[in-house]
Amino acid sequence: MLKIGDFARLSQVSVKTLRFYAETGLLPPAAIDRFSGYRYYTFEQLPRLNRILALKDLGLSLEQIGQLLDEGLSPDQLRGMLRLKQAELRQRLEDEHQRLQRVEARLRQIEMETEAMTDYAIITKQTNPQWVASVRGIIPSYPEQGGLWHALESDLGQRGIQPAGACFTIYHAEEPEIDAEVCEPLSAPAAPHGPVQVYELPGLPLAASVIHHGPFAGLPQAYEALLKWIEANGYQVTGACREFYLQPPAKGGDQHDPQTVTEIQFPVAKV
Amino acid sequence: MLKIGDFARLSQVSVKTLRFYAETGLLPPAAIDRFSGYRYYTFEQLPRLNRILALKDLGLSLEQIGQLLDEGLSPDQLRGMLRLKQAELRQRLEDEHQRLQRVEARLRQIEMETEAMTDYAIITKQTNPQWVASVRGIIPSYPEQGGLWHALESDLGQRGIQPAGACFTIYHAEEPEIDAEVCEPLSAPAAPHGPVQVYELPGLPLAASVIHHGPFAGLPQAYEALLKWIEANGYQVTGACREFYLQPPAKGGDQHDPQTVTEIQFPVAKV
DNA sequence: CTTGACTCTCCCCTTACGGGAGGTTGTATA
DNA sequence: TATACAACCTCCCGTAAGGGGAGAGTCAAG
Repeated sequence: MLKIGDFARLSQVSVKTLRFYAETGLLPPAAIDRFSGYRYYTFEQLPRLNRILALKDLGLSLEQIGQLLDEGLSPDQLRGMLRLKQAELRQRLEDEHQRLQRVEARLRQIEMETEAMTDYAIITKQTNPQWVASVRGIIPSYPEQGGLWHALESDLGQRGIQPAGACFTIYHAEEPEIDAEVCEPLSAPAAPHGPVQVYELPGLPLAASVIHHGPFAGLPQAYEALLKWIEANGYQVTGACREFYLQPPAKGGDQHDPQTVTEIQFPVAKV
Repeated sequence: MLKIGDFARLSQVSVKTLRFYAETGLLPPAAIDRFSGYRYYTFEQLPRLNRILALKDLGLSLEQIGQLLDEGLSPDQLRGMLRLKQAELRQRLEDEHQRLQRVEARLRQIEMETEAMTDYAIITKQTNPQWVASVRGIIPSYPEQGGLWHALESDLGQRGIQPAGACFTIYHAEEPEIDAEVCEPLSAPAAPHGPVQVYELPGLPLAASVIHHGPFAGLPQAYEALLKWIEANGYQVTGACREFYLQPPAKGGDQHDPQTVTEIQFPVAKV
């Protein structure tokens, strides 16, 4: 009979761990002194402990190990668990690999950094489909969307339809002409009417997004940072850009409101 | 001013998480209603939250992120943290890769399993150097170590030296003859005496180990399983095998005591 | 005024133990 | 045989990043 400390030295497992395994029933001591509470182990328990350590080393949880050991360690069940673990490990390897690539992309960006880009917080996200009312047309320059917005807003206003979130513009093309579609999200479908289309805009499975805080005049820098980030991180733009007016400029047409908040989203995919 | 639910929807972060970030000071709400306790957020807080998400995505802890964001996000400090993270991720990738290989080795073993090996619990461990008294010699067969043991024990007995653990044998060679060294661990150095050597036996940086439970007659199967395991897991034997008599057979020379417990260690290295 | 959707705080839960307080037991030595 | 001290016990708290839920208060619309 070995005391817990002896068994710990022998097996190179900490006393704390042995007590923990005793408590959870994973490795009950061979005997417990009824009066002192001392745990006593035997050499015969070493194989079980080693089995535990071996399975733990394969990445199984203590709960799984307990099941395996107590339910007869059927090779089938073990094989099942290991296959599962294998798939999980492959996934984890892939994830960690991508994470490492992101870290390295970021490091490269820091190295060749000139001035900006640190100020932008770029993330990828997924977006959900949503119903929108929109008006699409060719505009001569980016700031000159007023006509499209007026057509959309006045129609919705006349019909008493409330927008269900921040409005936005989709830029379908920039050359040779700017093909823009101004949108208002809706909480439910409505009927199209004149130039106003209504449809369910598909979500983006993966989008690179940046928040721009300040007047619209600063947007080009945000676009530049975002596109650089997309390239540096090994993504590719796969569709039309969306520009969300989360906090539009104050009324009165003031394009210089410093409180303006805009989000740019590019649908992307891994190259 | 956005309520927490609105902000959560906007940023695609759970309300729980936002509350947690508020509590830890990572992202304090722009305002908190003094009476209701309601948290209110603004669009201007989105960039900070996105920065948090971006850094979290690189694998930094919330504590590190908090430091970075509050201490000015100096590029130098960020670079340092990222380099650290890079090294850590590489290490983790390596570890996970090896773990995956262990899982796959185990799966292969299960597939081509005939009968045994499931019963053996094989692990790798590290062993510490220790002082030993030993007698080395050529023996005609494995069980015939009695002479060596007698020489060692009687000498130690005469000198009143107590062993400090389980005795063991080192097999330096098996062919053309069995070159065996029987050892008793000591708690302190002693003087050599006649055929008895005393020295500090080096530890093994990496050893594959198996516990055999039963009479010595079953040892060959344990050896076979261990050597198969070593090969299947991509290790190579790099030195002399050690056989520890953790629970020797009962006195009286009974070689068939079923309570016997023996550990076999092979020093190994990754191929 | 009511209803239902939101929000609040507070508490427990997750993994696999580690650290430490405070008290008991076992053993080796004087 | 007395005593010192190592070893052992139980109990409690902590980890990272929130998730789940109870019970109570708040807000907006009809």
